[in-house]
Amino acid sequence: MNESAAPRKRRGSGRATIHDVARLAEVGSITVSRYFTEPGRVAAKRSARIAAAVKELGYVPNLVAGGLASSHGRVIGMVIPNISGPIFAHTIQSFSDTLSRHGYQLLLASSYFSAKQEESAVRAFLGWKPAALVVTGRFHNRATEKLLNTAGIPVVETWDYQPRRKPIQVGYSNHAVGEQAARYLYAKGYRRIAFVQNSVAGDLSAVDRSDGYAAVMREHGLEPRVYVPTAEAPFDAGKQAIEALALGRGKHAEAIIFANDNLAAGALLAGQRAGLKIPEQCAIVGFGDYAFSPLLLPSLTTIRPPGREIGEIAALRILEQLGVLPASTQDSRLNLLACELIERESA
Amino acid sequence: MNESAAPRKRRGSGRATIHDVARLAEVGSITVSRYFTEPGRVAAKRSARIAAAVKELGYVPNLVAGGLASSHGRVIGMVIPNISGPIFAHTIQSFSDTLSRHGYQLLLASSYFSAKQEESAVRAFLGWKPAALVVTGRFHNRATEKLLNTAGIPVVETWDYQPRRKPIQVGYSNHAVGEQAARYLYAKGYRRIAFVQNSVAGDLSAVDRSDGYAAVMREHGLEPRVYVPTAEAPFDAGKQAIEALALGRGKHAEAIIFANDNLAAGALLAGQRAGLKIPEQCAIVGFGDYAFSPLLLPSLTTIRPPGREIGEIAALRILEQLGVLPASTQDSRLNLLACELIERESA
DNA sequence: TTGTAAGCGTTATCAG
DNA sequence: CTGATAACGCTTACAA
Repeated sequence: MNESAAPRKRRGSGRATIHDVARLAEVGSITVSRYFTEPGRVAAKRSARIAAAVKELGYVPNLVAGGLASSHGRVIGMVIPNISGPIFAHTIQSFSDTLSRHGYQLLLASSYFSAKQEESAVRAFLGWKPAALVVTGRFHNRATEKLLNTAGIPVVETWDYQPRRKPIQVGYSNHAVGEQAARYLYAKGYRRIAFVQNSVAGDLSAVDRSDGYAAVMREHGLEPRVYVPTAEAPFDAGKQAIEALALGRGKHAEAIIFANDNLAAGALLAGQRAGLKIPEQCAIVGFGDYAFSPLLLPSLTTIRPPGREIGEIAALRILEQLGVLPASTQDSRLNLLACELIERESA
Repeated sequence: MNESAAPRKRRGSGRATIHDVARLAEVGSITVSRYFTEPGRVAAKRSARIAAAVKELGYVPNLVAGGLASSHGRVIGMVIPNISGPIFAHTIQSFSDTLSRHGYQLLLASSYFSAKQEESAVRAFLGWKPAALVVTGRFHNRATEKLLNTAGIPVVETWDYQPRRKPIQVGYSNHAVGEQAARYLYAKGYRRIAFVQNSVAGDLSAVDRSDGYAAVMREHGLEPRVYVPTAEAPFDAGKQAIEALALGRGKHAEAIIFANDNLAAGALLAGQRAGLKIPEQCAIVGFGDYAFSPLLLPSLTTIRPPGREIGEIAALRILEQLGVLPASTQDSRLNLLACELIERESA
């Protein structure tokens, strides 16, 4: 008998529910539900009573229950290779911001460029009945493809763009980026141009870029030269590459395109320390336009991917698919963005 | 009559449920549930049948329904000021990784150093019945405090540490960081030491750092000098600061501590361009150890916050609180980490 | 070890 | 404009 008046419940969180609010406001619980989802359809008098009750009880709608009942949750899952990577962060940020502006929440996981980890992330997300899913790149394993295809929700592939694929894609052509860098150097008069791959296996987008570079080289009757460093750490890998390509006798690349700015920065610093004049003796082009790239001496010529735009446009396309926003006039499956070549001192 | 055999359902996602699996495997649905949550308690024979049925139907457990039934979801919300900021990304990454290793998912939102946005993010998260919540810093508005206090779930404050606060804290003392920088410069013989604030209002942690700096100055009978730039963009603000403090006649700070590495980098580049010798004429200390800091010329002496550790330890403390991991022996409310002063060329 | 019954807190449906 | 009722898909409590 020393129990408090309220009967101890065996289940439940103990927090106020929609029914508690309804009771206090003396309305039906469904009216409270409408108060939150379609405020316009509730009479002003009742709205006021409900508002008061909500405030008094500190009621917060249980979105888990709501999601179950309506079978459409308001979370959107995103799988990104590397959250702390310098380029994906902006995509996450703009994606999350655009979504939350429309009442959706971001569920995030990273794959570290591993198809297996990507699969398990997608599988875990699917259990949350997300309204949509975003993945990075167009390379997935069979199981992931199947999960994505049968999910029955909008799926967007970001950071890559390939004609003739079914899913919505928001990104740019890595092949075109490779071409862009090679053409730029060719136009400047360089002929012995090399390409340095990422030492992180699994970064298949970098392979596309080197293919683009190789295509331009062959187009001009030149021999492509792709170097793949073995060092794990990017700065070290860059150093290793420039030593192999431009330092020492017989090594005389006139210009080098790097798979990313980390590699380029490592090469740039190692090259200078070894007395190599950049860009006079060897020009350097990176990819990514990281925060440090304009600060290097010489500052780094690089190609800037549209990270922020990708996140925002992906979110907009999803919201259109969900009917939250009116469909745009253009074919929303095609979202080919351009990368900007930032001309600085290193090339 | 041309309808397919399966009756069209009015609600539901149409995907296989636990009951479909149970029917196919000829077991009770609760056994399927146990197959996923406590595999050890299901006999091998039935396990095999269930596994086959799961595979055939492509069944993925509905975590929304599970969360509702068990009243404890497996998502954990995190509010961070700036996802794309150079220092928080590592925290997010290590936090997310540690959680997902234990079957929890990360729900992410950003506050942009705005207490109001933080409040709305917390409110939105609460509706998802998260297992725990992580916020950044110890400064929240009243409403957020109340939401956090009455949530009835573990709450962790990261990136700051203040004795005598109730919530679990994982971070470092910004005051101590300010002291650390000032003592370092004092020990090197500098006396006219200034501090440059962040121009982003709302970054209250930087205020703690300047307080720490001021305390050390007064301790040595020196006058603290805190400069607050007005320029919005960090590089510009840094430039503005060094012009005000070290360039031109009568301006002769011997050393400057900056609220972050962005400001310091802006100052460093502007100073050099103006012919200022660093560190001979003016030493510079930053905060954050961003990716570019070791690449600058001169490389930037700075203080490195333990971003990765914060994320991982926060996750571990949460998992302990949830009973997923055994409680650590130490008082888990106290997680004071140290920041490392990275001595480079600029000071 | 397995199963039955009863919720979890919300919204779709349909009737006023 | 408002409300009663029955799902949504799972897990807890309890019984066998």
